[in-house]
Amino acid sequence: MTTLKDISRKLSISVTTVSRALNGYSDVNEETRKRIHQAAVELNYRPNQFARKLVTGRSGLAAMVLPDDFGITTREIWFEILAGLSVEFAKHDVDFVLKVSPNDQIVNTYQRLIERNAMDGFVVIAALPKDERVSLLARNNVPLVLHGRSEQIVECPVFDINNYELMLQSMQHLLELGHRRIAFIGGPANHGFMIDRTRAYRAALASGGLPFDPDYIACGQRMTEELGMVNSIRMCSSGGEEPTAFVCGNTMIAKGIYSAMQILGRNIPEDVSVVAHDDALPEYRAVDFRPALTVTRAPLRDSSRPLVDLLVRRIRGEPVESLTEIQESEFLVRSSTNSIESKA
Amino acid sequence: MTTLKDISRKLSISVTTVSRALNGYSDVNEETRKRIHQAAVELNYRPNQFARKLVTGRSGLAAMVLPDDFGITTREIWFEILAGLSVEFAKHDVDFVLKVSPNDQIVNTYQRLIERNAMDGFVVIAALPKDERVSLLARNNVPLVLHGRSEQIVECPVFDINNYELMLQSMQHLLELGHRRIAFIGGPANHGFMIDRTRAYRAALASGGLPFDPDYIACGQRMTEELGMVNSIRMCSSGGEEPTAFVCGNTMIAKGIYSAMQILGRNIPEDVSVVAHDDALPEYRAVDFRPALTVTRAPLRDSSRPLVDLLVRRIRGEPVESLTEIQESEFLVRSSTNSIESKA
DNA sequence: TTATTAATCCGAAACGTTTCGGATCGCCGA
DNA sequence: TCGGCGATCCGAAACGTTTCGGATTAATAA
Repeated sequence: MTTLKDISRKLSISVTTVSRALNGYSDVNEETRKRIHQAAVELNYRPNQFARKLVTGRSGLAAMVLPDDFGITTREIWFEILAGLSVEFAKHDVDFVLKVSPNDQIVNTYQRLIERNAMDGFVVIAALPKDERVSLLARNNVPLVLHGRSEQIVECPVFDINNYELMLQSMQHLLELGHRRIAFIGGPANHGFMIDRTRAYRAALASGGLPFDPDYIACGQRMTEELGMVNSIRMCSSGGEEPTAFVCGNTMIAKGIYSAMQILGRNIPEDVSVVAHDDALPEYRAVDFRPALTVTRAPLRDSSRPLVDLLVRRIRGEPVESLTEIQESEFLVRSSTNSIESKA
Repeated sequence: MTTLKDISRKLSISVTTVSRALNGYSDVNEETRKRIHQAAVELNYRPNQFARKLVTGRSGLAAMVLPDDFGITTREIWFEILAGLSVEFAKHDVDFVLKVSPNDQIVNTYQRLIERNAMDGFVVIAALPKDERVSLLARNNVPLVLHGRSEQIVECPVFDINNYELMLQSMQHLLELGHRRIAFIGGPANHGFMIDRTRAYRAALASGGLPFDPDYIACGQRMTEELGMVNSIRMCSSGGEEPTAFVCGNTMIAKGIYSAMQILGRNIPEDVSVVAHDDALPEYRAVDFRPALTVTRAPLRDSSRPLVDLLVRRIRGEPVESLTEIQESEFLVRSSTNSIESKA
């Protein structure tokens, strides 16, 4: 463990100057700065994070707390997010700590972490419209970055994909193909992204002069194959008019629908069209679907960088107004959508 | 942020005594200890981890670094491990930091972390026989706990399941059922657990008077359905004598074999018996297999507690000799194994 | 010549703990 | 009476940084 004092001693320069040199202050001679840097690498100097934290208040630690029941999504997806955050934070020299907490203890866990005052900031995923986690953190003035927009007017950086737009695109596409009975199998009704998508779904229906039929929309706490499977089967065998197209919250749901259609003897895209939103998970590649899946695409992996960038900038003190980033998604037409006329 | 000094001031007691009272030293009067404790909760005192670290050298941080290509296993499993570790560490008031690193940079990542000296300890999973990570950490005298035994003689706590025993049990079972051509589809050949199991596999064959046939053993870097599928198909359609039983490294491999046998028109257990080792992942429940899968069972989830216990005790300074824990697995006979005679 | 300024440097305090080495006091046994 | 002991308490130093408020020197301006 070599310290500033060691460098100071070796070079007969004060600790103050060594510190200021290493931190890039302007009031140190270029010459001596070089000597100091050299000595630092020779002695393999690493600043003691804890001593630094003690005086600056920064810890170099950021955390995410997630529910032990995996909330809305699956293990794979959580891991994908975690891995991305970890490598991005590392680029900024901050360590990423993972907290897993019983679902009903999430807020308590935040509370304890805030009291301990050991984290520089938090990333919170899957914003609810009124999110207790967010208001707790904001109230205590601890930096956070939010994935998904929250209704609350709150001073925090936000990253999101354009859920309203992407749903509009999918619907537009289907409407142009002549579909009139379009079902939407989405995610948890109380989440921000789902609210946005549902709004867009209804807006698109209205713009096409179509009625909103509550039987054609399905929500579910977990966006899994199962959700897609059971709901599409229900919709297609209720005795009423069957949907001719499905919009899916993600590709897993789409996979479930594919299985369901096979069971029911329907063909994609001849009998029903399917379009989904694609988080670009390696396990569920939309291009590998048979037929290849038409999607709006916004890789989950691409969200890590902006998320930690925003948080780090917030921690550095940048004004929050400048810290919003909305990512547009691509629209990729493939073989799972077809004109309704071609059926006849 | 209330500090020791605040309590000290409020009670007119020295900071020293407050500190010693809160840390349970014996040289403080029971009466004053009570007053101090009460004041601490009134003022909502939380010790500053960083100040403490500065003087004690403990940080309350433990880390795990894992490869970004997921190494031998899948996202779900990593997440399962991570989640377990996080909650167990939390019980000891230590924060769990996750580092994801490119596969070829793992050792560098450890190196940097060691230099920074910010972690109290590490948990390293999937020991190799000669494990560079382990020797690096041990050489620098930083505490670690190892999952899986390593050949190196190294001073570190170890947790493992009894890989040799469980393979022996599976083989014994199949031998007693009369099987003579038993295949083993396992995991990465260079890993400790695979070496143990292979040894047991060969020992069991020998004890049954059977020859070792290299065509009947399959290794693979990733223990997935695919591995089970392609290898069992290969073994059953090579033209030679087909195996009558399979031992699988995990239940995913077994699932692959189930699919393969269906494709090939073989029935389980009438034509082939299947037994697997079961990590008890919620997604691959052995009881839900059709037919239900015979397994040796050692839930991955159960490994978190012993792992962090061992590490925490090592950090506290307990002698390593006492820090080894081997978990025995259950053997659960279900419907996927059958006597060879009943075939005829 | 003298006051001003810019460029460099540094001493000392501060951050919030823990811990070392006593200090104080009352009591007991000799 | 006195030395010693146990029970309590405390002052001060230390951990490794950062930072405030100058100090020193040489060059520049007046």
